[in-house]
Amino acid sequence: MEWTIQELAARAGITSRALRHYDRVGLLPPSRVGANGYRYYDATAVARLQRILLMRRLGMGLPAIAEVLADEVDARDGLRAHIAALEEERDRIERQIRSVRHTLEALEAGAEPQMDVMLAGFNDHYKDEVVSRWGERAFQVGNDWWHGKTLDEQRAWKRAAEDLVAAWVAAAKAGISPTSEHAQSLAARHVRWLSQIPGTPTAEGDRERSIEMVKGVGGMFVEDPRFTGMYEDAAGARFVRDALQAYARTRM
Amino acid sequence: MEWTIQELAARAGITSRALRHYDRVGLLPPSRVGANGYRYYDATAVARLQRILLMRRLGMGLPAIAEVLADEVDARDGLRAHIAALEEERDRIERQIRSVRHTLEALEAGAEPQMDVMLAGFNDHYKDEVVSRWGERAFQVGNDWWHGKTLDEQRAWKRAAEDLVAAWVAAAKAGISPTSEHAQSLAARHVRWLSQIPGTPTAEGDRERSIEMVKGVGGMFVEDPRFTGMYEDAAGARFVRDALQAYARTRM
DNA sequence: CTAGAAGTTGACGCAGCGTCAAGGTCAACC
DNA sequence: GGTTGACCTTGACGCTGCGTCAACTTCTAG
Repeated sequence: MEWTIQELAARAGITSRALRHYDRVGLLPPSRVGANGYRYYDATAVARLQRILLMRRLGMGLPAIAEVLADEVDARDGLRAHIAALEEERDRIERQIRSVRHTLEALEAGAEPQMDVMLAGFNDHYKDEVVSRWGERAFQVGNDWWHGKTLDEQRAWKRAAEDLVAAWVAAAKAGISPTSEHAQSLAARHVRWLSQIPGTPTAEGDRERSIEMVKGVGGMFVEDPRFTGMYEDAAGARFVRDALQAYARTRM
Repeated sequence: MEWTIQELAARAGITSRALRHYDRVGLLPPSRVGANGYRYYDATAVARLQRILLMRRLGMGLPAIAEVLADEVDARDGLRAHIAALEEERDRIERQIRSVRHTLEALEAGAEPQMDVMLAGFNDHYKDEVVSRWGERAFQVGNDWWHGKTLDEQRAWKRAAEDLVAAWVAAAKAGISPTSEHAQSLAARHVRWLSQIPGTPTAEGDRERSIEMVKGVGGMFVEDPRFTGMYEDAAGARFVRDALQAYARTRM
């Protein structure tokens, strides 16, 4: 008994295209190919197709199925590995959902996307700094810390940041020197603010690298337009940078 | 202030290839393109990229992001839709996991893949018969019924089926006539067995179509090699078919 | 001036087929 | 024996979001 490609496809509830695909990838070659090029499938092929479709319905990929059918792996091991992969995927999605919910709640609580610019910069640009200089782990720690905060805590943190920014702006407008006592106290406050973040050198008591970080973060304000804008103008940003770098040089 | 593609890429933590991709799909065109073809990005582009990356990290697709940025949808609506999609995906995977676990348990309980041939045939081949003759709904009902059973119930059902097969084989070997009383009582038993499945005409008391079904199922045994093999040889399968069809003609 | 870094535009690859397109075969009917 | 219509074949593009060469031009620093 033999079936044409369409007959088998109809029987199996798939399309002939899929069968040709299985042929092409070597998963299910037809048992016979006519002189006209027609594919014919016999009972062996039907049985094999059944096993293929069983695993396909379970969501396994074609290469994984091929491995099982080649007896390189036991079917049970294949399924167990598949379950593990599925569970990991489910957990990943679960985390995604929580993350999106978090963001959505923040938005609905009135946080405009642009308001996040500071922390966005913190997460993006700062990430580059942190990652390239102190490694991915440091950033992970800081990132987890941030996402572990409640919305209220995040808002409080943001408030503190905004207050700090406002103080910087006022100082810059007042025309004082970046090395003046007031500017330096602001710098100290800025460093304390930064040091709250775990994973940073300051938080870990690494003095050498703390100095480096503060200098780097200072430079960030001038180079990055989002920060430049935040401090009113380029002059404001330069003021912050100079104050921070002076602080790092002389008082850390 | 302006950045080249690499500078922006480094800053954003992505590759220049991704930025070119965003350009190509119209998601983030560079703010300026030099006479040399170089792409340059300004602060506006940076801000847009930040929003893009924020949504990307949340797992949204590029078209969905484009919609939000085009202000065709509110960001909150976009996120809510995204959550819904994620939840659906998670539930789908959850069902997959249960399904695979079920299969795995069946395998570990000693059911060899090949031992499932009968029910596999029942699920596949029979599906064609059922679906093409009585519609997809009927098959769904039967399928749900099967997957709703516990492993023990499935084993019990399988045992009953195997006993029935064994009885058929013995009868066929004994050389009796398909219309003999014994063969007909087996046919009756076979029909009762089939009628346990909801969604089939027999279960629903549809006499006309029950007769048709029993005839069809009978033919199935001869045409399908998996069943032919199950009844020892082609002669055995023909015996079953003839007995069933005679039963359908004369006693239903 | 030259090397090297960085820019550009293709184009393939991945997963698993769906979906034309263009053309050969086969079974059946007139 | 010719026509029709159903079914077969091999290509090839499309989808998602870029990674990864490849081949070539342009900028930058010594």
